[in-house]
Parts: sequence; C-alpha cells; structure tokens
Amino acid sequence: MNNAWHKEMLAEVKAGGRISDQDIVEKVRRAVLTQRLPPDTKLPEVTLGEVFGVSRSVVRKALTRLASEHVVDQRPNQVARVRAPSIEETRETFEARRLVEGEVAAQLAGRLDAEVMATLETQARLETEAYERGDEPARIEHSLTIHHLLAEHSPNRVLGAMLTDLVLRTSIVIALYKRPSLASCYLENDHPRLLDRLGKGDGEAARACVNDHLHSLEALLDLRPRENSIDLMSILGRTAEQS
Amino acid sequence: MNNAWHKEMLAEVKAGGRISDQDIVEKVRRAVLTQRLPPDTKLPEVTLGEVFGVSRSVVRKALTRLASEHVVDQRPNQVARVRAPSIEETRETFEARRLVEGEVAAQLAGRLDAEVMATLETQARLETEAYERGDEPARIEHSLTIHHLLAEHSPNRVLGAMLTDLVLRTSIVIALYKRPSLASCYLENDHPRLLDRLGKGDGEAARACVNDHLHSLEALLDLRPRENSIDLMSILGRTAEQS
DNA sequence: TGATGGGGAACTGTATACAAAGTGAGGTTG
DNA sequence: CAACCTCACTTTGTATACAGTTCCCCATCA
Repeated sequence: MNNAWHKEMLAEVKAGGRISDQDIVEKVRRAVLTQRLPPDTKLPEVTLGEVFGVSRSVVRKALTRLASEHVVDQRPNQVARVRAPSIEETRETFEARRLVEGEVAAQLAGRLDAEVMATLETQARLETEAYERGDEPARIEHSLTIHHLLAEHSPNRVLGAMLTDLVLRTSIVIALYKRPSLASCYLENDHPRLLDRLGKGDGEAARACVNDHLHSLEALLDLRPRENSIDLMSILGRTAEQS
Repeated sequence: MNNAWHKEMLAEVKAGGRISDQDIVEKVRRAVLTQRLPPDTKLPEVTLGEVFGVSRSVVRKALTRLASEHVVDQRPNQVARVRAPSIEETRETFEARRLVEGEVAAQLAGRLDAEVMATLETQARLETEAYERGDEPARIEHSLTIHHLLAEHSPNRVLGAMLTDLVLRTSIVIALYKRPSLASCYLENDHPRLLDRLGKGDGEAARACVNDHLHSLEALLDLRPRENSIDLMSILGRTAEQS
C-alpha cells in the first residue's frame, strides 16, 4: 500500500460521509489511473477497510468488481494487487479498442445531436487549453471525457459498454508505459478532427480517424521488451551452461 | 426459484464434495443457458446457499461474478434475478459479436495448428450427428465448443475474452427468443464452411462467413416487439382518454 | 370496487469471529 | 555459504449475527 495515498484517502473519507463499495471502486480506479497506486501495489482487505472506514465485506465486494474491470489481480488466498498488464496485453488492448471504438465512431457519425456535439467540442477545447498551460491531469480528464461520451452515446449499448472498459484499460497502460521523456500524450488536432468528421456524418472517415489516433497513441509508448525476472533467469541459466 | 432445479442441484451437491463460488457460477450459468432457470427467476442468497450447502458469503461472491457476466441482475436491496435481455439488447449483442468474432476469425485464418483444426472438425461432425438424431442439448454443446475454441485460440487474448462473453450472451438470448416452432437453431454446413475457410487461410472469407452465420442465426429468432406491461399501460391510458 | 396504508415476513447490507492458507525472517544443516 | 526447514505472523475464506430495507398481504376507507 502507498502511505501518502492512505492519508489522502483518510482525510477525504473523514470529510465525506458514508462509503459504499462502488465509491471504493471509483476511488481505487482513479488512484490507479493517476498512478498514485502503481502496478503491483498490494491492497490488503483490512488495510483498505481501515482507510475507508468499512469492514472487509465491503472491501471484498469492491475488489471483486475491480478484478472484473481488470484493474486489480485477485488470486485465491493471496492479497489483491494492482494489475500490471504485460506489453503483449497492451498491444492487444489497443487493437481491440481500435476495432470497437472505430465501429462506435462509424455508427455515431451524423447521429449525434447538437447538444452532445457541443459538449464534445467544449471538452476538446478544454483539453487543448489544459495542454497549453501544462496541466496534464486536467488534460487527461478532458480527453477521457470525450471518449467516455462517445461510449455512452453509442447507439449500440453493448459495444458502448465494451468501449468504456477498453478506454479504462488503455488509460492504465498509457500511464504505465508512457515514455518518461514525454511530458504528455497529447496529439494535437486529433480530437477536433474526429469531431469534425463525426459532425459531417462520414462514418468511414471517422473510423479511420479513430484508428490513426489510437495507432499514434500506441506509438508514444515504450513497448520494447524489458528484462524481467523470467528473462534474467534464462540468461543466468545460459551463462551457467557456458561456463 | 425453480423447485425441480432445486432438487436436481441438491442431489448433485450431496454426491459431489466441496463447492466453491466458481462452481456455483458455472452451475447457474449452465442452468440459465439450458433454460432450467428461466428469465426473471428470483435467486435469493439464502436459498441458493441451502441448495449448494454453503453460506451467503460464497453465494454473494458467485452472484457478483454472474452479474459481471451479464447472467443475473443484481440491484441494491433486491433479490438477484436471472437477466432477461431486451429485444433491442439482443440485436446489439449479435451486432457486437459479428464485429468481434469476425475479427477473431480473420486473424485466426491459416494460423490454427493441425491439432486444434482436428478438434474443431470433430466438434462440427458431432454437432451434425447430434442434430440428425434430434439431440438438441448435445448439438448446442458441440456448437458452443466450436465458438469457445475460436475465442480461446484467438491470437489477441483481449478480443478472445470479449468473444467468450459475447458467445455466452448470445446463447442466452437464443434460448430466450427462439421461435417456438423451431426444434433447433442448427444451420447446416455453416460450421464446416467456416472451418474450411479458416483452414485455407482466407481471413476475409472467414470473416464474411462468421457474419453470414450470425445474421442467419439472428434471423431464426422472433425479435418482433411484444406487448409488455409498459405497452399495456400506455394502451389502457389511451383507451381511458378516448372514452 | 378500487385505492391506501399498516405491519410482518423475507431478504439484503454490514460487521465480526474463527478457520485455513500463505509469507517471510531466522536459525539449522549439508 | 547457500539451501532448506520451521514457526510465528499476516492475510484471506467462510460462517453467522444483527441491522436496515423492501415486498406483499390484508384490513380499512372513500
């Protein structure tokens, strides 16, 4: 567990009122997204319970939900941990999102009512402004809002729900694998261009736009294979053979 | 709850040994698929606990999982019920499955090793045989196995998991909306044709094949709007106005 | 007849106790 | 010195008790 995060949560909980399992899900999800809870962080039930002022029953339910959202790993008889998707899974998640969000965008083109379009454009503008003043958390917030709005207004609710899940998962891996040299994963004009094509009702153009956007985003990540414990083992093994 | 199902489960549980939450998930899922637990059936925690010989804790966990699989509806302070997807959702589920399974098939074409292909062909043959002798439960079993194998061997595990979910959901709605006049939802040659194209490595042909198959399947259902309680209300309301 | 409201049964929400499993530090042995 | 074993401690799994909510029958009243 992360101690700074503890105190923050404790303060927030004291100020607020009752806490339900869904509240815990949202707070943990957000903490993972913003990397206040880095991958592999242990999340013991009692500790979480103390932090939120509830018993293990509630925490357990929240952890089960978070596991079904692919945010935490819950294995029998072991403490739940913040999930760290592999590089392979990261690629696959992006590919799945391209497929689903592309289709949603294609279906949505020309069908969004003026009010939603206006909201989308506002969010796109706010994202640019946040980027220009260097406020990355706000920028991410507005970017996520755009994609969540698309998912929410998908004519196909099943695809919409799948997209919501995929947006969350890609956000997590972006935070995880972002090149350290990059201050932001902002892609200038990508969102405005997409909104333009959605407004003009060109479904296939919108689909292509989403595809490009997600390919560009994936390209901003550092997805080169890393030396991990397993690789280390095999290397040491080979060294031993050679000696 | 369904009384016949109760007794059946009770007998099975007595014969077997320990029961975990995952066992309950599987047994309930199967019972829903085979319509031994029809839509809207109430699933009280204590009753399920008695049936399986475990306490509410375990049942609750199982119900939460089933809810995340879209098999049951779990709302606060109300008994869990077997979900009854609407006609609208049924159409959307089929559409989503066409998108995902089409992509999986396209990626899988030409990449399946001989062993898996052999298993798939065996299942297709067994399905035909089951159909010819009128054994619908066995037919469904083999058909499901084919689609589960495709999901399982998807090179993209994320899409594979999504497909597993969608196969389950379409199976449930097929059981729900199957035209009563039809003894079976068997589509002659659809599966062998798909396997042929997968074997030949023609991705786009495989995708088209999956699309056709799922469109045909959807066409076998009776998805005309029904008079439900809400419609009844509006009709009665209008009658009252006219009088 | 039909609407309304009380009240008890049924059910879920939460906390807690105990059992079982895993984890890790530190000593022991080859 | 490293591998291994042990034992105490930590953490999860399951059952159960009690509190709070909802559901539904039925008596009451217009």
